Amino acid sequence: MRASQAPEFDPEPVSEADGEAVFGSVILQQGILSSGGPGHLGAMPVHVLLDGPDAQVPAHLTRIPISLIETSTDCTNKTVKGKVVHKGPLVQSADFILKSVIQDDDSKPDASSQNSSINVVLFGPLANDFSQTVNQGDVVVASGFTVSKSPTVHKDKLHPCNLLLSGDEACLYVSRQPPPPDPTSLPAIKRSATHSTEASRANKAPKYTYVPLGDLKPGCVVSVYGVVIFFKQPFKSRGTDYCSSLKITDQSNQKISCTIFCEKLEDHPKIFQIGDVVRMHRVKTQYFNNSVMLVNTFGFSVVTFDGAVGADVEPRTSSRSFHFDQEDLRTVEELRAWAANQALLAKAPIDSTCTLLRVWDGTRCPWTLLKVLVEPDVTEGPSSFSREKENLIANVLVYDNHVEFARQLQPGNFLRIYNLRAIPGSSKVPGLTGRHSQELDHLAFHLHGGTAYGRGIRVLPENSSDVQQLKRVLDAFAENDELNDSELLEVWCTPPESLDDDTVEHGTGSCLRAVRSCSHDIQPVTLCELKRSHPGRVHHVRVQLRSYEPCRLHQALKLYCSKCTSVQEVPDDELVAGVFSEASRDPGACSPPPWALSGHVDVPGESPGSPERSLGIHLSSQLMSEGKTKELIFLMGSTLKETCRLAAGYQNVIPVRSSGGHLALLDLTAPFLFRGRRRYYGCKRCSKAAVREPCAEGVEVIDEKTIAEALGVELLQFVLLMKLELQDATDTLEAFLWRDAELFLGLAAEELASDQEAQDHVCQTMASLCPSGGHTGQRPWLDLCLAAYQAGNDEGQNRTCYQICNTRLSKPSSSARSDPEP
DNA sequence: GCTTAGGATTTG
Repeated sequence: MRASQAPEFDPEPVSEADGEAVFGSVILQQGILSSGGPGHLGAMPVHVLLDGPDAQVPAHLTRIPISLIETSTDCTNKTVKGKVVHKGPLVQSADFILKSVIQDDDSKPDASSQNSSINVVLFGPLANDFSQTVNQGDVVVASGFTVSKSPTVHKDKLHPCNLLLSGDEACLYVSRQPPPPDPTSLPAIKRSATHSTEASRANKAPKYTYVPLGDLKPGCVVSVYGVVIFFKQPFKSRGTDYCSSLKITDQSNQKISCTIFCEKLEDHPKIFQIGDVVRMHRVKTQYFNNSVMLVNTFGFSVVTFDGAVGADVEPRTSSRSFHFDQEDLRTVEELRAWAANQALLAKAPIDSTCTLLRVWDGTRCPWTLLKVLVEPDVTEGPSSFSREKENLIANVLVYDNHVEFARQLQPGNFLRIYNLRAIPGSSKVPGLTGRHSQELDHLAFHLHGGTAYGRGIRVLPENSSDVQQLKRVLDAFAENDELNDSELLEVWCTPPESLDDDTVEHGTGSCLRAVRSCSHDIQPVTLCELKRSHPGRVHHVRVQLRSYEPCRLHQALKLYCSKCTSVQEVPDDELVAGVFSEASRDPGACSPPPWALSGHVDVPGESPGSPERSLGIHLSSQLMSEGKTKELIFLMGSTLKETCRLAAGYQNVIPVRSSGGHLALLDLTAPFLFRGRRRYYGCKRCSKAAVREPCAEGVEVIDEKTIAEALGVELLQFVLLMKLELQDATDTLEAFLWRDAELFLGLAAEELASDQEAQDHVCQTMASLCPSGGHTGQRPWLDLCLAAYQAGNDEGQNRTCYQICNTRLSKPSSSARSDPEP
């Protein structure tokens, strides 16, 4: 690559974003992204219209203005149109979620702005597509949505409803105004670097087409995916650039050589081992030696992934931003799965020169290792170790071109050495080697000069799965006291040089850590070991959170009966409102119990202009006589809304209905008691409910327990139930957060049921344990106590379950709190 | 200026 090419190109999009500029409309539907111009999408339908989204909307759909949307709105064959005024980040948990706000474009500025802007929540692939395709300012038309109450109406002062877009029915039509003419009058791809990435990307199609390696023709510029079957580390060419050689293959079984010229080492493919998956954008095909090969060309970018099935899909790239969607994920996973069945893929890491590297990989070599003696004062790092350690350390001699690379290494680096030669009995090594006959069979390691067969050394980043695994082995050794030195992996450099401060990448960590409060004095185990052990024990593990369910945290809230141990969902408002309206349907005469004083309370109409309503109430005569008029009312014939409103004025509101001429409680699907914002439920199975006067004698505060007892209601507890997918270097594991969920999250489930702040707190907590779109390295390591136990399923079979217990999340005491969230 | 490399060790 020529140095002078840079000014011609936007430095940012070189990493991504090609294709022709597309102005017009796209349609988003679950699982389908339709956009682009001819030749873009292969089998996908293409929908581009230049005259706005309305032209595409099927005629049988009718539009409702945003301000008229209500939870009761029948959404069948309806559309909502609005301009995107806010586009939230793509959140990935079990599924993708994206929140956006759209505003009625037609609304007058003086119209109630509160109701002309509405939150739109997108789920699944639609959220992903929206994230990539739609920009602030675009006008969208939504259909196939549902309406729900906005939980954030008090906070954001937007429309009291949300639009939810999920499932196959959900569809979004998008239109975008063509941008003003480019003042530089250059073609789009040559726009100047002063344009923001956002702007230039917005104008380009988001999709790439990848050519199967079997379909490559000479003389084209293409983008490809492939599995690495051979590679060389970048080496200095005779020209201006470093040169990488690699060979890739794919399901077509074509083996394609690639040559990459880049001046900067970081722009080369970051390949760690054969089997890695690479994706290259903008490589040109050439005919050489009777076959097609690939060379990078202008705008080249490459991203590399671990090739192991089931490994994280963590992109290795120097590109500051790059496109990666569900389809890419699928491609990587397909290549991994395919490659896993190909015998040609093997792992063969080796290394070393005439700098001596002393390394250990956590294993004990069956051969005696050659000792290489050097002067202590030329050694960087400890000059000697205990005899036990010395027997485990491999001495690696690296030669020629590798010396320069070895110079930059530091003790503590994790390396992979490629094409290392192991020879027994070598006596011709530099330094003061033993030449006694008993050392003839000692194993020596040489990394010879040159790059043949990919010979070279690579520093592995701290967050790579191989390093994580190796560290666990090293830690285990340290704990076993066999090697109780923290510097287990040593690298010497001879002669000593002042080293660059060039450390490997570290995970950014997080502001949360997990603290065990149990007294179990046990050594941590890996997940792999844990899975092999018998249930009925507790274990300590050190893990990261890979994912969690449910992604909509309110669904984690359940109702639990401690008597029959059943767990049920918290009924939603719609269901509860239905119970109320059902209960008020029979206004038949009803004789109040003898202890009750009956009366009426007037409540304002539901909507402005509608008449006041008079609701029947019953009060405990005993409480009345004590002057406790606001402590408790039995409320009759109210709607859910009215009940909630009255709960603000009375400490305890018990909704009742008339049943067979008597006062009865509502169906226990609905809360039997309202206390301020809190609602209490009873177990249908265990309650023997009847309207009775609570005994308030000697009772300081009439609370939910007093009332439940009086009414014969078995009070349900709010509980939290989540399923967390944990991972470490060895395995993944599903564990429940249940018994100690409140301890873990540091709040009461009951609080979570009624308090927006508590809900936000949990969302933030989960987001920092498992940042959306974050890489493994950004997730904190958690020290957990896990109980393994047997639980029967519906078929009567036992299976082993795991639960997080005795562990709470905590902010580290250190004030050095990094908060990298953008 | 638009190349460079184009896998393939025998060896301290």
